Amino acid sequence: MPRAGTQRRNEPPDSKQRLRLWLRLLRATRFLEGELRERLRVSYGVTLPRFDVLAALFRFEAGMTMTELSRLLMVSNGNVTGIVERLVKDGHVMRVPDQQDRRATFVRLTTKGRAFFEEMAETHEGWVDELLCAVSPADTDRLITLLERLPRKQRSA
Amino acid sequence: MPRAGTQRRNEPPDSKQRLRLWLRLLRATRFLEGELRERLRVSYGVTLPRFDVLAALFRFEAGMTMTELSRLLMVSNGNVTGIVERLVKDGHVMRVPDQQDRRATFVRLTTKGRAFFEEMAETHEGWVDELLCAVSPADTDRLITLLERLPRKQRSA
DNA sequence: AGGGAAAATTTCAAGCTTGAAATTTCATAC
DNA sequence: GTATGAAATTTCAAGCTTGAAATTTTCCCT
Repeated sequence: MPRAGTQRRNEPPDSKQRLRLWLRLLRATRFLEGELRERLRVSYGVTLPRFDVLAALFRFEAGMTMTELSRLLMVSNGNVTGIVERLVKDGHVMRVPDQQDRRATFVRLTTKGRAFFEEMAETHEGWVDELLCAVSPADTDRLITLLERLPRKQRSA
Repeated sequence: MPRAGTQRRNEPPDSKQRLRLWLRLLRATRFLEGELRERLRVSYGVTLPRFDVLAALFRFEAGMTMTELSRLLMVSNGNVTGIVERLVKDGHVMRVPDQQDRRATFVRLTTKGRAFFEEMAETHEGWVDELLCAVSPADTDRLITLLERLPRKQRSA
Protein backbone atom coordinates (compact mmCIF):
# COMPACT_ATOMS: atom_id res chain seq x y z
CA MET A 1 0.00 0.00 0.00
CA PRO A 2 2.00 3.03 -1.17
CA ARG A 3 1.35 6.23 0.67
CA ALA A 4 3.22 9.36 -0.30
CA GLY A 5 3.66 12.61 1.52
CA THR A 6 3.21 13.37 5.14
CA GLN A 7 -0.54 13.16 5.09
CA ARG A 8 -2.85 10.23 4.60
CA ARG A 9 -5.17 10.87 1.72
CA ASN A 10 -6.66 7.83 0.13
CA GLU A 11 -6.94 5.61 3.12
CA PRO A 12 -9.51 6.72 5.61
CA PRO A 13 -8.57 6.25 9.22
CA ASP A 14 -9.48 2.86 10.56
CA SER A 15 -12.37 4.20 12.59
CA LYS A 16 -14.05 5.63 9.50
CA GLN A 17 -13.70 2.34 7.70
CA ARG A 18 -15.05 0.40 10.67
CA LEU A 19 -18.00 2.76 10.74
CA ARG A 20 -18.65 1.90 7.12
CA LEU A 21 -18.48 -1.78 8.01
CA TRP A 22 -21.03 -1.29 10.75
CA LEU A 23 -23.41 0.48 8.38
CA ARG A 24 -23.05 -2.32 5.82
CA LEU A 25 -23.66 -4.91 8.47
CA LEU A 26 -26.76 -3.10 9.60
CA ARG A 27 -28.16 -2.69 6.11
CA ALA A 28 -27.53 -6.30 5.19
CA THR A 29 -29.14 -7.58 8.36
CA ARG A 30 -32.12 -5.25 8.03
CA PHE A 31 -32.70 -6.36 4.50
CA LEU A 32 -32.52 -10.06 5.27
CA GLU A 33 -34.62 -9.69 8.38
CA GLY A 34 -37.31 -7.78 6.52
CA GLU A 35 -37.36 -10.31 3.73
CA LEU A 36 -37.64 -13.27 6.07
CA ARG A 37 -40.26 -11.58 8.22
CA GLU A 38 -42.42 -10.89 5.19
CA ARG A 39 -42.13 -14.43 3.85
CA LEU A 40 -42.85 -16.04 7.22
CA ARG A 41 -45.88 -13.83 7.64
CA VAL A 42 -47.29 -14.52 4.17
CA SER A 43 -46.52 -18.23 4.05
CA TYR A 44 -47.09 -19.27 7.65
CA GLY A 45 -48.74 -16.38 9.45
CA VAL A 46 -45.98 -16.28 12.02
CA THR A 47 -43.85 -13.39 13.22
CA LEU A 48 -40.07 -13.43 13.19
CA PRO A 49 -39.66 -13.29 16.99
CA ARG A 50 -41.96 -16.26 17.41
CA PHE A 51 -40.10 -18.16 14.72
CA ASP A 52 -36.82 -17.40 16.48
CA VAL A 53 -38.13 -18.78 19.76
CA LEU A 54 -39.49 -21.90 18.07
CA ALA A 55 -36.15 -22.44 16.34
CA ALA A 56 -34.25 -22.15 19.61
CA LEU A 57 -36.57 -24.60 21.35
CA PHE A 58 -36.35 -27.00 18.43
CA ARG A 59 -32.61 -27.00 18.79
CA PHE A 60 -32.67 -27.53 22.55
CA GLU A 61 -35.11 -30.38 22.83
CA ALA A 62 -34.88 -30.60 26.60
CA GLY A 63 -36.24 -27.10 26.88
CA MET A 64 -34.69 -23.84 27.99
CA THR A 65 -35.27 -21.42 30.80
CA MET A 66 -36.52 -17.95 30.08
CA THR A 67 -33.10 -16.51 30.83
CA GLU A 68 -31.32 -18.95 28.53
CA LEU A 69 -33.75 -18.03 25.78
CA SER A 70 -33.25 -14.34 26.33
CA ARG A 71 -29.46 -14.70 26.27
CA LEU A 72 -29.42 -16.85 23.17
CA LEU A 73 -31.69 -14.54 21.23
CA MET A 74 -30.04 -11.43 22.67
CA VAL A 75 -33.27 -9.80 23.68
CA SER A 76 -34.46 -8.59 27.07
CA ASN A 77 -36.00 -10.96 29.58
CA GLY A 78 -39.29 -9.11 29.65
CA ASN A 79 -39.47 -9.45 25.92
CA VAL A 80 -39.24 -13.23 26.04
CA THR A 81 -42.07 -13.32 28.55
CA GLY A 82 -44.45 -11.74 26.07
CA ILE A 83 -43.46 -13.84 23.09
CA VAL A 84 -43.66 -17.07 25.05
CA GLU A 85 -47.02 -16.00 26.40
CA ARG A 86 -48.42 -15.70 22.90
CA LEU A 87 -46.83 -18.96 21.84
CA VAL A 88 -48.45 -20.68 24.81
CA LYS A 89 -51.79 -19.23 23.81
CA ASP A 90 -51.21 -20.61 20.29
CA GLY A 91 -50.47 -24.02 21.75
CA HIS A 92 -46.97 -24.09 20.30
CA VAL A 93 -44.96 -24.14 23.50
CA MET A 94 -45.52 -25.02 27.13
CA ARG A 95 -44.05 -23.94 30.43
CA VAL A 96 -42.61 -26.57 32.74
CA PRO A 97 -41.65 -25.49 36.24
CA ASP A 98 -38.10 -26.39 37.25
CA GLN A 99 -38.23 -28.78 40.20
CA GLN A 100 -34.71 -28.01 41.34
CA ASP A 101 -35.00 -24.24 41.21
CA ARG A 102 -38.43 -22.88 41.81
CA ARG A 103 -37.50 -19.48 40.45
CA ALA A 104 -36.96 -20.89 36.98
CA THR A 105 -39.35 -22.11 34.32
CA PHE A 106 -38.50 -24.33 31.41
CA VAL A 107 -40.10 -23.71 28.06
CA ARG A 108 -40.56 -26.59 25.66
CA LEU A 109 -42.15 -27.15 22.27
CA THR A 110 -45.47 -28.92 22.26
CA THR A 111 -46.08 -31.64 19.69
CA LYS A 112 -48.04 -29.12 17.71
CA GLY A 113 -45.26 -26.57 17.99
CA ARG A 114 -42.66 -29.07 16.87
CA ALA A 115 -44.70 -30.04 13.84
CA PHE A 116 -45.30 -26.39 13.04
CA PHE A 117 -41.61 -25.55 13.16
CA GLU A 118 -40.64 -28.59 11.13
CA GLU A 119 -43.11 -27.51 8.50
CA MET A 120 -41.35 -24.16 8.19
CA ALA A 121 -37.73 -25.08 8.78
CA GLU A 122 -36.82 -26.43 5.39
CA THR A 123 -38.51 -23.64 3.51
CA HIS A 124 -36.82 -21.10 5.72
CA GLU A 125 -33.43 -22.62 5.09
CA GLY A 126 -34.16 -22.45 1.37
CA TRP A 127 -35.02 -18.77 1.63
CA VAL A 128 -31.76 -17.99 3.40
CA ASP A 129 -29.89 -20.01 0.80
CA GLU A 130 -31.61 -18.06 -1.95
CA LEU A 131 -31.05 -14.67 -0.34
CA LEU A 132 -27.37 -15.41 0.22
CA CYS A 133 -26.78 -17.19 -3.07
CA ALA A 134 -24.50 -14.37 -4.23
CA VAL A 135 -22.03 -15.43 -1.55
CA SER A 136 -19.95 -18.39 -2.65
CA PRO A 137 -19.40 -21.28 -0.25
CA ALA A 138 -15.79 -20.19 0.17
CA ASP A 139 -16.82 -16.63 0.95
CA THR A 140 -19.47 -17.91 3.30
CA ASP A 141 -16.79 -19.64 5.33
CA ARG A 142 -14.64 -16.54 5.24
CA LEU A 143 -17.48 -14.33 6.40
CA ILE A 144 -18.31 -16.69 9.23
CA THR A 145 -14.70 -16.70 10.36
CA LEU A 146 -14.46 -12.93 10.23
CA LEU A 147 -17.75 -12.45 12.04
CA GLU A 148 -16.65 -14.77 14.79
CA ARG A 149 -13.95 -12.28 15.58
CA LEU A 150 -16.51 -9.69 16.61
CA PRO A 151 -17.14 -9.19 20.30
CA ARG A 152 -19.69 -11.30 22.12
CA LYS A 153 -21.98 -10.58 24.93
CA GLN A 154 -20.09 -10.49 28.21
CA ARG A 155 -21.41 -13.16 30.50
CA SER A 156 -21.10 -11.03 33.59
CA ALA A 157 -19.62 -7.75 34.73
CA MET B 1 -26.36 -36.06 18.96
CA PRO B 2 -24.13 -38.66 17.26
CA ARG B 3 -25.53 -39.82 14.00
CA ALA B 4 -23.75 -42.52 12.01
CA GLY B 5 -24.65 -44.13 8.74
CA THR B 6 -25.62 -43.01 5.31
CA GLN B 7 -25.47 -39.27 5.85
CA ARG B 8 -22.87 -36.65 4.91
CA ARG B 9 -20.76 -35.81 7.86
CA ASN B 10 -17.97 -33.35 7.39
CA GLU B 11 -19.21 -31.08 4.63
CA PRO B 12 -22.49 -29.48 5.35
CA PRO B 13 -24.53 -28.60 2.28
CA ASP B 14 -24.13 -24.99 1.23
CA SER B 15 -27.55 -24.08 2.49
CA LYS B 16 -26.69 -25.20 6.02
CA GLN B 17 -23.54 -23.13 5.96
CA ARG B 18 -25.38 -20.09 4.64
CA LEU B 19 -27.88 -20.53 7.45
CA ARG B 20 -25.02 -20.44 9.91
CA LEU B 21 -23.77 -17.27 8.26
CA TRP B 22 -27.17 -15.67 8.65
CA LEU B 23 -27.28 -16.53 12.32
CA ARG B 24 -23.80 -15.09 12.86
CA LEU B 25 -24.78 -11.95 11.04
CA LEU B 26 -27.86 -11.59 13.17
CA ARG B 27 -26.03 -12.14 16.42
CA ALA B 28 -23.27 -9.72 15.54
CA THR B 29 -25.71 -7.02 14.53
CA ARG B 30 -27.90 -7.54 17.58
CA PHE B 31 -24.94 -7.28 19.86
CA LEU B 32 -23.59 -4.11 18.28
CA GLU B 33 -27.03 -2.55 18.09
CA GLY B 34 -27.71 -3.27 21.74
CA GLU B 35 -24.38 -1.91 22.80
CA LEU B 36 -24.77 1.30 20.82
CA ARG B 37 -28.36 1.77 21.95
CA GLU B 38 -27.34 1.48 25.56
CA ARG B 39 -24.45 3.90 25.24
CA LEU B 40 -26.49 6.48 23.33
CA ARG B 41 -29.20 6.28 25.94
CA VAL B 42 -26.87 6.62 28.91
CA SER B 43 -24.58 9.28 27.44
CA TYR B 44 -27.02 11.38 25.44
CA GLY B 45 -30.53 10.29 26.35
CA VAL B 46 -31.33 9.51 22.74
CA THR B 47 -32.76 6.38 21.17
CA LEU B 48 -31.10 4.51 18.33
CA PRO B 49 -33.86 5.19 15.78
CA ARG B 50 -33.68 8.91 16.47
CA PHE B 51 -29.91 8.84 16.18
CA ASP B 52 -30.23 7.06 12.85
CA VAL B 53 -32.57 9.71 11.51
CA LEU B 54 -30.33 12.51 12.73
CA ALA B 55 -27.33 10.83 11.10
CA ALA B 56 -29.14 10.50 7.80
CA LEU B 57 -30.22 14.14 7.86
CA PHE B 58 -26.73 15.25 8.81
CA ARG B 59 -25.39 13.49 5.75
CA PHE B 60 -28.01 14.94 3.42
CA GLU B 61 -27.84 18.57 4.35
CA ALA B 62 -30.46 19.66 1.85
CA GLY B 63 -33.01 17.50 3.64
CA MET B 64 -34.81 14.34 2.65
CA THR B 65 -38.39 13.40 2.04
CA MET B 66 -40.10 10.95 4.34
CA THR B 67 -39.94 8.27 1.66
CA GLU B 68 -36.24 8.79 1.06
CA LEU B 69 -35.63 8.49 4.77
CA SER B 70 -37.67 5.35 5.05
CA ARG B 71 -35.84 3.75 2.10
CA LEU B 72 -32.40 4.69 3.38
CA LEU B 73 -33.05 3.39 6.87
CA MET B 74 -34.97 0.37 5.59
CA VAL B 75 -37.94 0.91 7.84
CA SER B 76 -41.61 1.41 7.03
CA ASN B 77 -42.98 4.78 6.08
CA GLY B 78 -45.36 4.91 9.01
CA ASN B 79 -42.42 4.31 11.29
CA VAL B 80 -40.55 7.35 10.06
CA THR B 81 -43.62 9.48 10.68
CA GLY B 82 -43.53 8.68 14.37
CA ILE B 83 -39.81 9.16 14.86
CA VAL B 84 -39.77 12.44 12.97
CA GLU B 85 -42.75 13.59 14.98
CA ARG B 86 -40.86 13.09 18.21
CA LEU B 87 -37.75 14.73 16.79
CA VAL B 88 -39.83 17.74 15.79
CA LYS B 89 -41.21 17.94 19.29
CA ASP B 90 -37.64 17.85 20.61
CA GLY B 91 -36.73 20.69 18.28
CA HIS B 92 -34.09 18.64 16.48
CA VAL B 93 -35.63 18.50 13.02
CA MET B 94 -38.19 20.49 11.06
CA ARG B 95 -40.58 19.73 8.25
CA VAL B 96 -40.41 21.81 5.09
CA PRO B 97 -43.18 21.36 2.56
CA ASP B 98 -41.98 20.62 -0.97
CA GLN B 99 -43.08 23.45 -3.23
CA GLN B 100 -42.86 21.37 -6.40
CA ASP B 101 -44.76 18.37 -5.12
CA ARG B 102 -47.33 19.15 -2.51
CA ARG B 103 -47.61 15.50 -1.50
CA ALA B 104 -44.05 15.45 -0.23
CA THR B 105 -42.43 16.92 2.86
CA PHE B 106 -38.77 17.55 3.37
CA VAL B 107 -37.23 16.93 6.74
CA ARG B 108 -34.17 18.92 7.77
CA LEU B 109 -32.02 19.27 10.84
CA THR B 110 -32.55 22.39 12.89
CA THR B 111 -29.52 24.27 14.18
CA LYS B 112 -30.11 22.62 17.52
CA GLY B 113 -30.41 19.21 15.91
CA ARG B 114 -27.19 19.67 13.96
CA ALA B 115 -25.31 20.70 17.06
CA PHE B 116 -26.77 17.78 18.96
CA PHE B 117 -25.71 15.28 16.34
CA GLU B 118 -22.24 16.77 16.01
CA GLU B 119 -21.87 16.41 19.74
CA MET B 120 -22.55 12.68 19.47
CA ALA B 121 -20.97 11.80 16.15
CA GLU B 122 -17.34 11.56 17.14
CA THR B 123 -18.05 9.60 20.29
CA HIS B 124 -20.28 7.24 18.36
CA GLU B 125 -17.57 6.64 15.79
CA GLY B 126 -15.18 5.90 18.62
CA TRP B 127 -17.57 3.35 20.08
CA VAL B 128 -17.89 1.55 16.78
CA ASP B 129 -14.13 1.59 16.40
CA GLU B 130 -13.76 0.13 19.87
CA LEU B 131 -16.42 -2.53 19.37
CA LEU B 132 -14.91 -3.60 16.07
CA CYS B 133 -11.30 -3.32 17.15
CA ALA B 134 -10.87 -7.09 16.88
CA VAL B 135 -11.27 -6.75 13.12
CA SER B 136 -8.07 -5.65 11.47
CA PRO B 137 -8.19 -2.91 8.83
CA ALA B 138 -7.51 -5.50 6.14
CA ASP B 139 -10.31 -7.71 7.39
CA THR B 140 -12.59 -4.70 7.62
CA ASP B 141 -12.09 -4.09 3.93
CA ARG B 142 -12.65 -7.74 3.18
CA LEU B 143 -15.85 -7.83 5.19
CA ILE B 144 -17.16 -4.71 3.48
CA THR B 145 -16.44 -6.22 0.09
CA LEU B 146 -18.13 -9.47 0.98
CA LEU B 147 -21.14 -7.75 2.48
CA GLU B 148 -21.57 -5.66 -0.63
CA ARG B 149 -22.28 -8.86 -2.46
CA LEU B 150 -25.44 -9.43 -0.48
CA PRO B 151 -28.72 -8.56 -2.12
CA ARG B 152 -30.15 -5.06 -1.84
CA LYS B 153 -33.61 -3.76 -1.61
CA GLN B 154 -35.31 -3.91 -4.98
CA ARG B 155 -36.28 -0.40 -6.04
CA SER B 156 -39.56 -1.52 -7.59
CA ALA B 157 -41.40 -4.67 -8.58
C1' DA C 1 -29.61 -20.55 61.57
C1' DG C 2 -30.18 -15.77 59.86
C1' DG C 3 -29.52 -12.04 56.77
C1' DG C 4 -28.23 -9.90 52.69
C1' DA C 5 -26.84 -10.18 47.89
C1' DA C 6 -27.82 -12.27 43.64
C1' DA C 7 -30.65 -14.74 40.25
C1' DA C 8 -35.12 -15.91 37.54
C1' DT C 9 -39.08 -14.12 36.31
C1' DT C 10 -43.04 -10.92 35.60
C1' DT C 11 -45.11 -6.44 35.15
C1' DC C 12 -45.52 -2.11 33.12
C1' DA C 13 -45.01 2.38 30.62
C1' DA C 14 -42.96 4.33 26.78
C1' DG C 15 -41.35 3.94 22.52
C1' DC C 16 -40.50 1.35 18.19
C1' DT C 17 -42.25 -1.33 14.10
C1' DT C 18 -45.11 -3.23 10.81
C1' DG C 19 -48.83 -3.69 7.47
C1' DA C 20 -53.03 -2.10 5.91
C1' DA C 21 -56.30 1.42 5.07
C1' DA C 22 -57.32 6.20 4.17
C1' DT C 23 -56.09 10.87 2.26
C1' DT C 24 -54.19 14.04 -0.70
C1' DT C 25 -51.73 15.18 -4.75
C1' DC C 26 -49.58 14.13 -9.11
C1' DA C 27 -49.04 11.96 -13.79
C1' DT C 28 -50.90 10.16 -17.82
C1' DA C 29 -53.88 8.28 -21.13
C1' DC C 30 -57.72 9.27 -23.56
C1' DG D 1 -60.32 18.35 -19.34
C1' DT D 2 -61.11 14.22 -16.85
C1' DA D 3 -60.79 9.70 -15.14
C1' DT D 4 -57.70 6.32 -13.56
C1' DG D 5 -53.91 4.77 -11.44
C1' DA D 6 -49.65 5.74 -8.95
C1' DA D 7 -47.00 8.12 -5.41
C1' DA D 8 -46.21 10.53 -0.67
C1' DT D 9 -47.84 10.70 3.56
C1' DT D 10 -50.55 9.82 7.83
C1' DT D 11 -53.30 7.02 10.86
C1' DC D 12 -54.09 3.09 13.52
C1' DA D 13 -54.22 -1.52 15.81
C1' DA D 14 -51.43 -5.16 17.04
C1' DG D 15 -47.31 -6.77 18.28
C1' DC D 16 -42.41 -6.16 19.54
C1' DT D 17 -38.74 -4.16 22.60
C1' DT D 18 -36.51 -2.06 26.24
C1' DG D 19 -35.35 -0.68 30.95
C1' DA D 20 -36.71 -0.33 35.49
C1' DA D 21 -39.22 -1.85 39.38
C1' DA D 22 -41.30 -5.56 41.99
C1' DT D 23 -41.61 -10.54 43.47
C1' DT D 24 -40.09 -14.91 44.62
C1' DT D 25 -36.52 -18.07 45.44
C1' DT D 26 -31.77 -19.40 46.01
C1' DC D 27 -27.01 -18.82 47.46
C1' DC D 28 -23.55 -17.69 50.61
C1' DC D 29 -21.28 -15.59 54.51
C1' DT D 30 -20.70 -15.46 59.28
